[in-house]
Amino acid sequence: MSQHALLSLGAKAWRCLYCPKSELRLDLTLGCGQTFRWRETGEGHWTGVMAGRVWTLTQIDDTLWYHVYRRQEDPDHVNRQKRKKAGDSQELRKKFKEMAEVKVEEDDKSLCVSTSEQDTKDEEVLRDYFQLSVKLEDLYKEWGDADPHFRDTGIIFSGLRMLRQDPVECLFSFICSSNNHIARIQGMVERLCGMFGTPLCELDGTHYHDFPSIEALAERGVQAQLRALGFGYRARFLQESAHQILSSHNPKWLHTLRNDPYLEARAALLKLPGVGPKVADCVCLMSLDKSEAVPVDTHVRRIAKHDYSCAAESKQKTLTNKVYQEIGDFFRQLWGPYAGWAHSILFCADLKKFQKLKEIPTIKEENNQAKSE
DNA sequence: ACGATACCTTA
DNA sequence: AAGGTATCG
Repeated sequence: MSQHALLSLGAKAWRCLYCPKSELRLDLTLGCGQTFRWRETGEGHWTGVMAGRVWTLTQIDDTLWYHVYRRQEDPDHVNRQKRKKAGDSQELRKKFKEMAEVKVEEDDKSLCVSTSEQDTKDEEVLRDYFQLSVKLEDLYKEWGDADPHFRDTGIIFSGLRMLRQDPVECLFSFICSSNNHIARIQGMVERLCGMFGTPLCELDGTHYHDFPSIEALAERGVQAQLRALGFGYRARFLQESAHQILSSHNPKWLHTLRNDPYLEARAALLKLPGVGPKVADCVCLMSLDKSEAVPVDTHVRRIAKHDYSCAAESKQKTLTNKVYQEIGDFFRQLWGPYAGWAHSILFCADLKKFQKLKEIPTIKEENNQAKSE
C-alpha cells in the first residue's frame, strides 16, 4: 500500500524552493481555518489536495519541500479516460510522457535534482496557491508600524499568509461553516469530498478525493444525501447554491469574479442561498483576490471591541449589517488594502489550538530546561 | 433598516 | 455555544 511521503526517507521524489519562515509557516497557514482539507500526516509534514492532485509539504530552515503523488491506479477510470479521449492522440502522448517522467523519478536512486517541464509547472502551482509573489514580511512591517497591537501578535504569528484557493472549494466549504465549529466543518468537508469528489489516491489507508464539481453538487438527490451525512440545514444551501450557479450563470462563473471589483463580487455572492456577509467575505478574501475583504465573525467582533474599542455600541446579540460594515471599514482604514490578510493573523492568534504559541519564551525555555534536566 | 428567533448537529 | 443565514415583526 502507498504511504505518505517523508522527507527523511530520501529526497529523491521531492522538489524544493527557497522560502523563509518569515514568508510562510505551514502550521499557521494550513491550520488557521482558511482551508479545511490539509492534515499533518507526519512531523511537520502537511498533506492535502491542491489543483486536483495530492501533495505533501514540509519546511526545513529556509527551504520548502514538496512531493506530488501520482494518480491512483484505477483500471476502470483509466479505461474510461482512454475511451473518452480515444481520438485525441495528442492527449494520449502527453499522458504517456507524464507517466514516463514519473517512472524516471521513481527509478532514480540518486539525489541529483532533475528538472522537467512538469517540475516547472508544479512549482508554479505551488507559488500561485501560496501567493509567494506577495512579500509577507514587508506587509507585517507595515501593519506593525500602523498598529502596535498587531506588532505584538505579528512577532509570534509570523509567516501566516492567505492562500489563493479554488473558488468552488472555498465557497462550498464556507457555506458549511455557518453557526458551526472548525472540527465539525473539517469532517463535513471531508465527507463532501468522499461522497461527491473524484478519487485521487490512497495513502496509509486514507482515501484522497478532489473537491466535488458544481455539477455534482447540483444534482437532485444531493440534498437528501447531505442530510444523511449530518450537514443539517446546510444541505439545502449547498445543493441550491450549486443549482443556482448553473442555472443563472455557468460552471466557470465563480472564477470570473476574480476580475470584478470587491464589492461587485461580494454582491454577486450574496445572492446565493446560505451566503451572507461573512461567508461572502471569506470567499472574496481567500479565493477571489480581494485582499481588502474582512470577514467579521464572533471572534473578529470581539477582537474589534475588546482590543480596539471599535463598534462600542454593539451590546446587541445580533451583528447588524451596519456594525459589520463599521468593523470592516475600521480595519481597512487601520491596515490598508491587505486588511483581510492582517485580520486573519489576529483571528488565528485567537484560536484555542494556537494559544500555546503565546507562552512567554523565557517560561518555555525554563520548562524545556526543567524537562531535560 | 433594525432586532430577535429558528435552524441541523455535536462538543 | 459553535467562525451565520434566512425570515419575520
